[in-house]
Amino acid sequence: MFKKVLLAEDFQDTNLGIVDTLKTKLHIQEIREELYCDKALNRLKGAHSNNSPFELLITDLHFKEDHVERKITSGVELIRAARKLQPNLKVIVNSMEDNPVKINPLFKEENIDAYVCKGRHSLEELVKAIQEVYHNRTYYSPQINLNVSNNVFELDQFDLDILKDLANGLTKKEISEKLKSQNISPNSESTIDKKVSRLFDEFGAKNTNHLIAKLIKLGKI
Amino acid sequence: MFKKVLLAEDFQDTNLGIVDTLKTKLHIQEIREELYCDKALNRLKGAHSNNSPFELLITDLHFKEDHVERKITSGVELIRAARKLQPNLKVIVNSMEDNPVKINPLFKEENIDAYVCKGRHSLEELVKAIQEVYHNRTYYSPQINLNVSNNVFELDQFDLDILKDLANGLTKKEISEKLKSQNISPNSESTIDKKVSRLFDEFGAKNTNHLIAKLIKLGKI
DNA sequence: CAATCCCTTACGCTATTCTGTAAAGGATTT
DNA sequence: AAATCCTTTACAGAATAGCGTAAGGGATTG
Repeated sequence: MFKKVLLAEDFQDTNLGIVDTLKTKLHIQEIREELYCDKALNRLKGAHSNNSPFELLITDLHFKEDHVERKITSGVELIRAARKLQPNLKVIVNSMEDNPVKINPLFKEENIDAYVCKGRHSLEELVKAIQEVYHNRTYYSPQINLNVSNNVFELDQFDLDILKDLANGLTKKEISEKLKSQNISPNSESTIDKKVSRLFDEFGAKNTNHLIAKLIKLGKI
Repeated sequence: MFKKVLLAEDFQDTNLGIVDTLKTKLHIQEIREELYCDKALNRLKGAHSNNSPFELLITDLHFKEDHVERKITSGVELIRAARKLQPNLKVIVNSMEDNPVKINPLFKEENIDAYVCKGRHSLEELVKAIQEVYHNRTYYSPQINLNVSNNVFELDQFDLDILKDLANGLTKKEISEKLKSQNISPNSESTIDKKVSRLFDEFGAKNTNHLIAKLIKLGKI
């Protein structure tokens, strides 16, 4: 089993429960906890330069703001910095995020080893995840699949650009003019109208406000 | 000190940390934990009819959905049902919500005794909150005020309701009609216009799309 | 008591959105 | 070559958004 584990998590009470469980159920010898990303990274660096590196990082995704100044503010940034320092470091993300649209990129882009969704069984799941990761397998909280949105529809780059512009407050006329100035075709206001109207149908939106709200919540834009 | 405490919280790991702390630091004899609101209420009822009622309820606000069918789905509903059964029950809310607009009504409408915001010091705060409540005083997490100052402008419930309706695709006319049917005032289309226009200025938005996108990304709606 | 401020509401005007129809051109099929 | 499909585009009309002005009422101030 892992001998040296780092836990980055800003909820003090959660922290305590996890540390206790890992010690009693998995007999992990050394578990360090840090409440801030910056401090977690410093601890990784220190251990690395002392030739006694951590083997596993368990981190949350969202860290609350505070009076303390911070350079790194999210779990993803912490993972990137940690992997830059120590590419073979195993990483488990433990967060309350249950949107697969947000979680799947963690496996694809950040190559995390496991995702545990905080909830009623997260301690048992975390134990299982650590065991799986220790044997070089991945783990994914089962209840996430239940919440999967059944949207198979994929937005292409043209759709995405239009939607982002709309979310940034541009009118369709302005978007049309922007595309023309960039020599991107198609670019007519009419076509933009048609594209967006089709997205209304695809995502069941009543109007642009509704569409943008849905897509931002889905993490698509 | 309290002798019998009920903890309603759907995050298993949080639960463990809290129970451990309350036992060791406050020497509370009996602490029951429940992962579902319904079960928590049942336990309150059972203890009440056995003439050994709970003295304190510590509850979260949001409970995740599950395969289990539930009647009560939020902390507020649990508090109301609990107070109906046992009006003198002390209540502490322990949640990650840090928006004063959401928290203040808990004191005003639900007469809760303390609010502890989950975070880096929530365990110490919870201990302090319990001690205060035991002496018939109220407690309010100090960092909540700090988080307010970041955002000079605060959205009141009326603004929030309008924004959520807009994000759900309702037109201003429809929102006006909805408010009228609910006998909520003000309710004219003109006032809704004015409210939203003021939010454009406050948040530097060009139009409704822009405003909604910004506020969703800020986690306000 | 009058003056003032703030909030709500009505109204009017222009810009934009949303929804159709239709025409033109390219690509594919028959 | 003809028919068909798809995309782009223009245009038109009704609904909605966005913004200014103005009037009325309640609360506060001088």
